Amino acid sequence: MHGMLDRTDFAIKRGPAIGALDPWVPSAGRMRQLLSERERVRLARIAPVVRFRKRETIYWEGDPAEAVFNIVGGAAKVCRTASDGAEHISAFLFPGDLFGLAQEGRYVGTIRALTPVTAFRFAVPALRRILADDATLEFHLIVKLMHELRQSQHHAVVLATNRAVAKVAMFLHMLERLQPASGEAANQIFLPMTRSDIAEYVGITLSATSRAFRSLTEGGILALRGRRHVTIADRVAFAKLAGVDRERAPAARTAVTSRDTRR
Amino acid sequence: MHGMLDRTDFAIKRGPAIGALDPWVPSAGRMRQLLSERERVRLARIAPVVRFRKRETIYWEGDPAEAVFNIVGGAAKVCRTASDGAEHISAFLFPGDLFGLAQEGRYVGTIRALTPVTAFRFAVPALRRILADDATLEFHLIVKLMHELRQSQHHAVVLATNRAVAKVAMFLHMLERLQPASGEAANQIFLPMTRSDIAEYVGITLSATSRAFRSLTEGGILALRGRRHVTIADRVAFAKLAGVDRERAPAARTAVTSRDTRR
DNA sequence: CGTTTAATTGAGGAAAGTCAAGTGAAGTGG
DNA sequence: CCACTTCACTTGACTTTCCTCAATTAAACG
Repeated sequence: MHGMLDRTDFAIKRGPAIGALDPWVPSAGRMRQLLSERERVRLARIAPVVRFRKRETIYWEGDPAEAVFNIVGGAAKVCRTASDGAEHISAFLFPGDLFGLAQEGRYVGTIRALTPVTAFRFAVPALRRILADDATLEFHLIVKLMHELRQSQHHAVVLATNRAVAKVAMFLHMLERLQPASGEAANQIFLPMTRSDIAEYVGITLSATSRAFRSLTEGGILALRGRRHVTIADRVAFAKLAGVDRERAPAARTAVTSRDTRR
Repeated sequence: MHGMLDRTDFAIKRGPAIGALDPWVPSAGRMRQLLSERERVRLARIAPVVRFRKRETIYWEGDPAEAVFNIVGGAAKVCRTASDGAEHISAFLFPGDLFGLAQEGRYVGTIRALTPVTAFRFAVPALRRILADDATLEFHLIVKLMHELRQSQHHAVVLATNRAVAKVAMFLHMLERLQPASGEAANQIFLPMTRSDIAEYVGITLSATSRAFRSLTEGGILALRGRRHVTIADRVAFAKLAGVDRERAPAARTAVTSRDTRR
C-alpha cells in the first residue's frame, strides 16, 4: 500500500507517460515508454493532475469532449451503453494509457474508476496547440493509437471465441501481459475489476464467468487467493486455453476451406 | 460497371484519400475527406498505384511490415488467424481506408481482396520522412486512427451481442453507413463479401448466418436480389434489431445494477 | 455487527454449434 | 454454347453450451 502510493507520487513527478508496443521496432513484447524526458516536462506544464475516487464516473458517454486524460495510477474501465441499455465494457485502462476518445465533439464511452485513479488532464485546445508544433510528440501519439487499435482487435478475437472458459483464460492472459511488473510475483495476476466487469468485457453472463473460474480452479489450472488474486498453477494448460501455443512461424499459408466449425 | 471504372480512375488522379469522422468537429455523421489537395499531391509523388486481383492476398500476417496502403477502389478483408487455426475477420476495408497495421516490424493481419483492389502503396521509411516534417498530415493520421479505433470498438459491441439475427442486422447497418453513396439506391446494400466472411466477422457460424438471413427475409425486414444485394424492406423493424432506436439524449445516468441478463 | 453489494450455485430451456446432405450459381474447358 | 466442376449457400436433425430465473452464500463497508 505504502509502496504503491510512493510509486504513483514518483510517477506524477516524472510527468505524463505513454506506454506502447512499437509498430516497427522489435522489443520482445515489452511495452516501452514513448515520451522523452523533454516531452514529459513540456506536457506536465499544461496538464494538471486530477484524482478520482474508486467507482467515480470520470465522464459520461455523450458529454462534450473537452479533455484527454493520461492515467498514471490506478485502473479504470470504458463502458459503452448498447441500444437496449445493456452495458458493455470495451477496455480496461492502466497507467500509461490514454482516454478521452471522442466523435463529433462528444465522448464515445463512459469512464469509471475501478480503484482510486490519478491522471493528467489535457484540455483539447492546449493539447492540439502542442501537437501542432511538435511532430515527434504527434508521432508518439500515432504509435499509441496503433497500439490501442491492436488491443481492440484482440478484444474482438476474444469475443469471437465461443467457449466461456477460453474467453476467461484469454482475458487473464491479456491482463497478465498488460500488468506492469507491478509488484506482483510471477504467475500472479491482480484483478482490479469485479466478476461482472469481466463478464461484460468478454461477452458472457456473470454466472458463466463464475462457472468458468470454478472450472479453471477445479481443473488445477488456476488458484485463487481471495477473489482478486489469481495464480496460474498450470502454465501449459493455461497457455493452451488462452491460445498462446502457436508457433510464431509464418503459419500455414493455405487458404483454409471454411466449413461450419468454430473450434 | 463502366461508371465504376471511371470513378476509380478519377480517384487515382486525385491522389490518396483518407475518409473519417472527425473526433471534434460535428459533421452530422457524414465521413469527411481529411487530406487537402496539397497533401494529396505530395503523397501521390511517393506512392505508386498497385492493383490486386479478386481473392488475391495482399500480404500475410507476420510478413515484414514494409508498407502502408491506402485503398482507392474495391474492398478487402483483414483476417487474423487464431491459435487454433480458425480465421477471424477483424475488419472490412473500403475506399478511404488505410491498412498495414504492424507490431514490432510485422503485419498484424492477413489482407485479402474481396473485389479487384486499387491502392496507393507507401513505403514506411518514405512515409515517416514525410510525416516527420508535416504536422498537419500527422494530425490527420491521428484522426483516422481514432476513427478506426471507434470502428473496432463498435465491432466488439456487435460481437458481444448474442442473438445471431441482431448481429447480422448490426452488420448490415454498419455496412450501409460505411458504403459511400456508391451508386446504390436508397435502402440498398451491396455485399462484396461472402456469407462465410460475414459469419467470421460477426462471430457466428456460416449456418447461423444463413438462418439469420432467412429469418430476416421471412419476417419481411429484408429482401434479397441475388445473394449480394440486400434491400431494407422494413426500416423500423430493422433499426430496432440493429439497435439504432436510441435517443441521442444524455441517456439514463443511473448505474444499472448488473444482473445476469444480457438482452 | 448489520446492511449492502459481489459472487456462487442449481435447474431448466432457448439458442447456436456440429455434422452432413443437398441445391443453386458461377466459372472452365471442350 | 453446353456439360462439368467447383464453390457458395441452404437446410435439416441432433448436441452442446450458455442464458435465464432464482435462491444462497461470502465479502465489503459503514
